[in-house]
Amino acid sequence: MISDQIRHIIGHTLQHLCEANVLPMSIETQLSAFSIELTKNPEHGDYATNVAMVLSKFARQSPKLLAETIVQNLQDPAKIIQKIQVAGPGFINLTISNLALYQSIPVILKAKEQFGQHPANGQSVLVEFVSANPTGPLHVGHARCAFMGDAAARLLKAAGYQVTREFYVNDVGNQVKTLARTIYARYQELHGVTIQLAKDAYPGAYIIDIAKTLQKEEGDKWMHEPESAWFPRCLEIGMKENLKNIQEILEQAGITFDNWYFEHRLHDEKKVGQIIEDYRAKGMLYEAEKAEGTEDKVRREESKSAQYAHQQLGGTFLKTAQYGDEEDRIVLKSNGEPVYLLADLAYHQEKYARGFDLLIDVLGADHAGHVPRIKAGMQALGLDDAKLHILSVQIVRLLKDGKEVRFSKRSGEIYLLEDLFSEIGVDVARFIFLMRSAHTQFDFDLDLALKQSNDNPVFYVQYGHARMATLLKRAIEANQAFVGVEHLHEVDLHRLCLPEERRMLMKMDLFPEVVMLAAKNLEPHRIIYFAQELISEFHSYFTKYRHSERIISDDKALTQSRLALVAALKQTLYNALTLLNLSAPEHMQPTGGDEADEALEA
RNA sequence: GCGCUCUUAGCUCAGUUGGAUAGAGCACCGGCCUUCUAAGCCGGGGGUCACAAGUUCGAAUCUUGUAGGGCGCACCA
Repeated sequence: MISDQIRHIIGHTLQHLCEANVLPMSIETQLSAFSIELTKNPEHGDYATNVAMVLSKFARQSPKLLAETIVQNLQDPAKIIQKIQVAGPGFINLTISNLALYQSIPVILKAKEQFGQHPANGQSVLVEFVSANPTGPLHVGHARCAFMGDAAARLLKAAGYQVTREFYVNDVGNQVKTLARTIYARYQELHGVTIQLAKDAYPGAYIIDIAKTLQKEEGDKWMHEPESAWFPRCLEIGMKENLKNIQEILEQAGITFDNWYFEHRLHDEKKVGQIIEDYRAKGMLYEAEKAEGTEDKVRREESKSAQYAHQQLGGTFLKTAQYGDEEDRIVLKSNGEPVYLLADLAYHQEKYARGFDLLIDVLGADHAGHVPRIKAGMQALGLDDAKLHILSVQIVRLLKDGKEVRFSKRSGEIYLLEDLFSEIGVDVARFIFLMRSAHTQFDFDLDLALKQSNDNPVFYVQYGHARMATLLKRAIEANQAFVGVEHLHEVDLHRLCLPEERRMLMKMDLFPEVVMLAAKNLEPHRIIYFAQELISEFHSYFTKYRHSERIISDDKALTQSRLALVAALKQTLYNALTLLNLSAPEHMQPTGGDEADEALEA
């Protein structure tokens, strides 16, 4: 990459200056502190570095003077840099030689879909995401975490990690008990019994479908049995049907998992009992009425802790407050029953035990409050909580007809993920959720999404890809087919000298770095912005020169060099789109505005 | 009340980890198709980067405080 080469040149120059005692030796420790970036203003050359400003303190020289010193002693034997000058408060502006510029084309065309993929780094990572309760179908509230987790997994893989994707199934506890009982109530209803759904039952119609399946498979077998008999069967079928449904929708969206980890395993395999022993051995537990040191804690009267105070009967507490949690947490009720948190701690202990170098939980912001206690729980085990990274995804507010739609299971007013996909398409949905960073909370205006589904930013990028595909086809028709990477040495890339061509070459070259940055920060939107910027430059270039400097012209050598550029651009764009699991079509139907509207109405 | 998080153009959001004149899409106005896809391009208006101090060569970015929005604060999961 060009910016790496520049960094090396600057580094060698600094080293040279240190050895010549022009600069103090300590400067070597600061080599990675400066930035090299593409300039925004063409008057500033191709690249700019702030090295002189960052290091001026250490060099005990003014930024300008240091910059001059670096420029005059530049160590560039390979002649990468064509022009270099000091500007502004101490920037060093660089114009690079064409020689360096054209390297990226063969690199990209040889690497093909590997361009942007980094070599294996020997590190493994577990990405846990979605992990929706298996008590009902996925709704739009799950969409962002699903896409974000999938994208995070893909980015990390591209960055060189060995990635395992996991869905944690909460198949233990009150929610699944409620599920089983609701199914049974609906089952009775199918057999003519007039029922009154329990207050906490799930009202959704999908439960009726599950009951019908049970009826179809086993008739009235369970009608006159006690709860102890039908309960396991209702739980089993509810779990199976809901998970099947969840899995189907996710697969429709191109999201798959390597593991489905069931919470009941933690209980069956005594992991929950074991973690209690571990904590006890470390002296992290105590028996009490309530958490120590919480007496003077001020809480609002209407807070839930006040509401549920009568259910708080004391038990065994874990000293999480020692590790930054706001108070100690109960892990065993007074009757010895484990609370949810304990299973979750055992689950995370289990993740550590599996030996991953990095653990990522993709959580909705409504669960962010659990992070401190999980981290504290891991530290209490002596585990390194820095390995555990929580990607907190902000809640999406769904708007329809200008009003907020609540989509909880309880309201019965569910807007299902599968409905979203059938209305706007998976690509559009994925793009909308991934184009914003995870920490921005945003309103998803359904009407706007529907209206814009034919005029969506995802099409802008895809159209660019299709346009380049067409160009390569047109070249074949014109008997000037691109010779391809095997014969690239026959192509005179030096014919690419329009400023826009230089710019695109430099931009493409940045892709691997963008991927790394996106992976490191778990920010898929960086890829989207990169793709948009790259294709924007191409659309602009294409239109500007459509009458003067055509890509396919009578000048066969020039045509080949431009086709090489187009092929490399297309490959880069393809890699960017597929990295996020977006489709990169070879062809898109051209439609005018009116025709598009008609097509929508039809 | 406490914790986390956010506040950038009319709207939705970027801003390369502290850099040069703060950007894009949508919306609005005006232009560009006899020739490689007009799902495109070019131009225009639109900003106290919530507010106030501080840190320094330099702040939308870091620190503190204030205001406002979101989420959370049960032995539910």
